[in-house]
Amino acid sequence: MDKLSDKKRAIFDSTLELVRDHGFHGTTMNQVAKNASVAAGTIYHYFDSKDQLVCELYHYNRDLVIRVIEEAIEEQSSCKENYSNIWSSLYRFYVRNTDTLIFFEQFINSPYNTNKDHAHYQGPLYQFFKTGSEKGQLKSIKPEIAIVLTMSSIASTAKLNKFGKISLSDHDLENIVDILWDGIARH
Amino acid sequence: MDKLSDKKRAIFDSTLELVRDHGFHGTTMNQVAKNASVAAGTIYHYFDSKDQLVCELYHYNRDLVIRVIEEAIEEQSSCKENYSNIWSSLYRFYVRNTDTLIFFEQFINSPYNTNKDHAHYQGPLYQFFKTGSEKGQLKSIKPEIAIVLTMSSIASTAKLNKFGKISLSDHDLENIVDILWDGIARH
Amino acid sequence: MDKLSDKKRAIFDSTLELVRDHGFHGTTMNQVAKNASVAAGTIYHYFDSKDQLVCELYHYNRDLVIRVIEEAIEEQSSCKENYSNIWSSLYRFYVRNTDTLIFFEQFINSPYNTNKDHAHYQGPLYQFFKTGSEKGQLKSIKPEIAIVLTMSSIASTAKLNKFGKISLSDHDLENIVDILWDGIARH
Amino acid sequence: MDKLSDKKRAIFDSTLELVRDHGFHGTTMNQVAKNASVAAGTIYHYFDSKDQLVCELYHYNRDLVIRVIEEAIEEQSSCKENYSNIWSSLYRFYVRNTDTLIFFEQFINSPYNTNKDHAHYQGPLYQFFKTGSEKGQLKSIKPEIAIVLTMSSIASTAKLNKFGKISLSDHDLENIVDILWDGIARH
DNA sequence: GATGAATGAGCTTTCATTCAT
DNA sequence: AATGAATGAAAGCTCATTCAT
Repeated sequence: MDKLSDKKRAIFDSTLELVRDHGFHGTTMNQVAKNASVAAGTIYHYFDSKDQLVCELYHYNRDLVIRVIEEAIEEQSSCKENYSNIWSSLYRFYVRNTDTLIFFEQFINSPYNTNKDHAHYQGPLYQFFKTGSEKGQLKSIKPEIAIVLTMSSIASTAKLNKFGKISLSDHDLENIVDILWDGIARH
Repeated sequence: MDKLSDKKRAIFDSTLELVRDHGFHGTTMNQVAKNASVAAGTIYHYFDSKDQLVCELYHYNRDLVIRVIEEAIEEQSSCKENYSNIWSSLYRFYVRNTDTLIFFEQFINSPYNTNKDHAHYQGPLYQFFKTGSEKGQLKSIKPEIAIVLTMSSIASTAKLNKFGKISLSDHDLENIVDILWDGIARH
Repeated sequence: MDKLSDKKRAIFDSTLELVRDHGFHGTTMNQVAKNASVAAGTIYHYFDSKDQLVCELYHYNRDLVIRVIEEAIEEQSSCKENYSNIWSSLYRFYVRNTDTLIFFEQFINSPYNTNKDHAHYQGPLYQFFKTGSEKGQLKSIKPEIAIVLTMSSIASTAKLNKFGKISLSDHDLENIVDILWDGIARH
Repeated sequence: MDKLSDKKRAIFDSTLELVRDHGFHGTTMNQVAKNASVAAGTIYHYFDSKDQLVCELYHYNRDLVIRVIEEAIEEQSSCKENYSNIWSSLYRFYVRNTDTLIFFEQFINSPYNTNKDHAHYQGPLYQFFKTGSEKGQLKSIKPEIAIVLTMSSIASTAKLNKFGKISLSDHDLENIVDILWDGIARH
């Protein structure tokens, strides 16, 4: 993961915030600049275009998510503990960084995402499910399916918690993880 | 459900297609007009603005989805049969109408969706889970959670099938429904 | 030669005037629009870009010049009469349309003129010199050289008349034509 | 003629090259800087502005041309020999320094050239034609006309040689000089 | 109702110029 | 003297919307 210069970080933060509130289209470069306390032209020292800024921002955040997953997995823990840990780490990350989540979902379904990069960013997850499956601890479902079910449940639960009228207790969350684990794990 | 005039339907179809390919931002009113074989001004006889067109298009498709769910539920069927039927009906609908799915996901995470309408459109689903829970056939999880897990699994599986490198067999799909049902149902 | 729509003509006239006074760079699309009494966007209904506007304007004026030359040549006139007539017709055209002349010289030496189109536009001139040479009325110099000497003398004399401190009498002009004719013609 | 500092010369060379390839408009100060291997700010130690850089570059090259003319004239040579020598010296200079020629033609017809400096830079030429006329060796045409015909023939022939499809032999060039000399000289 | 040329506010982007280092 | 990141006014261009036909 690259170290970001102060200016680049300010531009990233500014963009994420504005895209969350106004969408890609509704976010102008002047707004990004003002919100980042730089001149409009300065953005173009760091990024070739608005499109490139958005794409780099995506990759930067995608890498953050991958790191969250990597740090949630521990060699000595059991499979179930790891799964539970991945789920809740990422859930907490998304609840804390809802703007990242909203940005992701906008990006993934937008024409920016030319090569339909939604299955790629789960590198460590893929390993986790594949290994678990080979060790006989998981049902023999395709890792892609396990990934997709896990990731979409995390995202939609985080959004439910943030924007839904109801609030989710720790018990609710454990429930969800159990539902998924029961479904995925070999009994 | 309203009957659509020919022109309105043409504009809807045109918009859906273009938004799928180019996103909200990349879709101009002139493109919509040309693609629908009408004049630019004509669109404004049917819709007040681009925003209204997009919102009406959302509501129209949301109603289609609700109808799909309603038609999947049958009084005389078992709870599990109904769940399975809802899941696969909607899955098939999304696979057949991927542009609708992409449009949904873009809309839901966009500033168009001012009142964060993502839990609303599942009216009949809510009833289904509430009733099932009251009848003791489902675990006592909040219906909102069940809804969200179900809907997000359908959407992400449909996208996996459409854009992922792997293809999903009927067996895979049954597997997924079983995973969810096992998690949701009281044993 | 195409018939120009009123709007296109207004935009052409406006551009020619502004480029004469401020150069390509110094002429903004907003100026062109205002000067032509149209909205900025309107220009883009008729031309794809500023570059295309400039190129079309060049071709339009080049065609005008070719027509001037064509109309100056008469079957029944002598070679010398025709030459004299070409020279003075074009000279008068450039004196009357100095903005066209300035525009030409700017265009020809600019990167707009990608294929170095300065020898092409003299179609009828080329025929004139080639025929004259074959009929033995002209010295056996390459037609390209005759063209270049003729055209550059016209342009520089028109500019001398317009911008120089001195004024040119009819006698001066006849003198110049004679100089050239004596040089070109077989004695 | 000023001695140029190394930096100034590098900036001049860089500018001439870039203007030849991209025009005034297409040449940015950052390009000039990079191409001259100096920092953008450095240019502003030597020139007040882009305009001033361009104008100084013009004057520098104009002086070069004047020197070429001065060196072509020799007291003891005949009038015709001197004329022929001026023509071919300048012709060779322009063929060798086409970027200077292109720069000139762009400059002269641009708004940079505020006082329409195209008759000025021929100081020694003016003397040459005036003297020749007074000595009775030239026809009594205005020196300005002789200048303009001579200069424009040189420039357009050099461009014909450089960009035209045809190549000019020494014989062709002598032909051209003869044409002009015959026209100008008293017989 | 239907048209599509015209509008002009506002967008992304450029680039001559500055100034702290 | 020399640097080059930063500036911000202004450029070219877009596009939702209007309106005379």
